[in-house]
Formats: sequence, structure tokens, C-alpha cells
Amino acid sequence: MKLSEEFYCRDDVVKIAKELLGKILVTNFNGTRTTGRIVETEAYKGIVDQASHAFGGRRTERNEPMYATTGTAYIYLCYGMHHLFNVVTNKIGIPHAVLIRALEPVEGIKIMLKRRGKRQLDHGLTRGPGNLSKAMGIRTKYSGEGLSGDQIFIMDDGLRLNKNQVAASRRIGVDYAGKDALLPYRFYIKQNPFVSGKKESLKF
DNA sequence: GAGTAGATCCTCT
DNA sequence: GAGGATCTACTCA
Repeated sequence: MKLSEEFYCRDDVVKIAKELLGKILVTNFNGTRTTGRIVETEAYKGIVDQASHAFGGRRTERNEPMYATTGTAYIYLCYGMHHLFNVVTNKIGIPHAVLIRALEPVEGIKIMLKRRGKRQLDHGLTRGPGNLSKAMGIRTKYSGEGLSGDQIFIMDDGLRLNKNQVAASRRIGVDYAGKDALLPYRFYIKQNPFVSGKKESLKF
């Protein structure tokens, strides 16, 4: 079943990021359906988080979806070529977001391979935020879409992870964020080959 | 295996 | 006009 508004509309974005692990991300564009299990996320804690686009209450046309209602997609282009997919959480006006960093492909693998220009399934297909967006067909034009619609949404298929299957570390690629770059806001499923980054992990 | 550079373009200053 | 929540390929060891 689809995740409810109550799931997204909570104060603790870090907890939501952790709970999104193991859920199924579904995209359904032009009747083409692809799905994947979320294996890596990062939390971005709104205006108090230097790594967030909304740090200090920054509000522009680009990050406007972050201030939108809970359960909205925030997608933007990074480094001129990568589309990054975020889930907006909490109430209207509070720009919390969870970045989906990696998926394990489930349905529509052939379509994902075609979108990526690959012939064979390998671990690089949906590993890393830029790659997964491309494989799922996610583009900036979908930024601001609600996750209660039919085009993009997240499902719970009943899978439950043990605590010892989940690891935390500092976030990737946010060295510019000062001490906030050190926060253990990245979560991933241990030993999953689709998780991006290096082997290093940080203990709580 | 580890480190580095280049790709590439929208957004904000 | 500069730089960015990245990825890949290539170098060197």
C-alpha cells in the first residue's frame, strides 16, 4: 500500500529517512511503470541544516517544493547532468526533505537498462542519486508532483528491516556544509550491492 | 585499488 | 559568471 500522509507529516525527518529504507519507489510515466526498493537515503533538516538548499530559510523558485505540503517530490538538476530526487516531509512551510540515493531494481528492469543505455543489469544501474533518477525516468519537470498521485509514489510492501541491517554514516558530497557535513544523516542497508559510496561507515 | 579530472547546464549572486 | 546534495573513465602504482 501507498505510504500515507501521516508517514511523511512528522517532525523527525531523520527518522523518516531511516524508515524509508526497504520501501518501494514507483514511477509511472506515460503508462511505463518501473519500481525499486530504497536501499539508501539522506535526511536534510530544513533551515537549520547547512547542507540543505533551504538553510537559513532560503526560498527560491527552485526549492519552492521543499516548502510545499508533505509528501511532495522535490527534484532538481545537479552538476548540470544529474537529476536528484527528494521527498518533502513535515508540514507546509517546513522545508524538510529526504534524498533518495540508491535503489535496488524490482520491476521494469529492461526499461531502466534502456534509459541508462546499458545492456546488462549491474550494480551501477540504480546506484547513486543521479543514476537512479535516470533509470526511473525522473526529471526536473516532475518537481512539485505530489506523492499521492499515480506518477510517482512510495509503497510499503510489508518488508521490515532489523536494526542490525541498517547502518548510518555522514552524508556524501556535502563537505561545504561545515560541521553539519559530519552529521550521521545518511542511512543505508548493510551489504547491499546497490548502495553508493565507499565502504566506510560511521558508528553512532 | 586509489586518486583526479572532465563532463555540462541550471540557478543564484 | 561561478559553482553545485555526481558519475565515469582514466591515470598511476
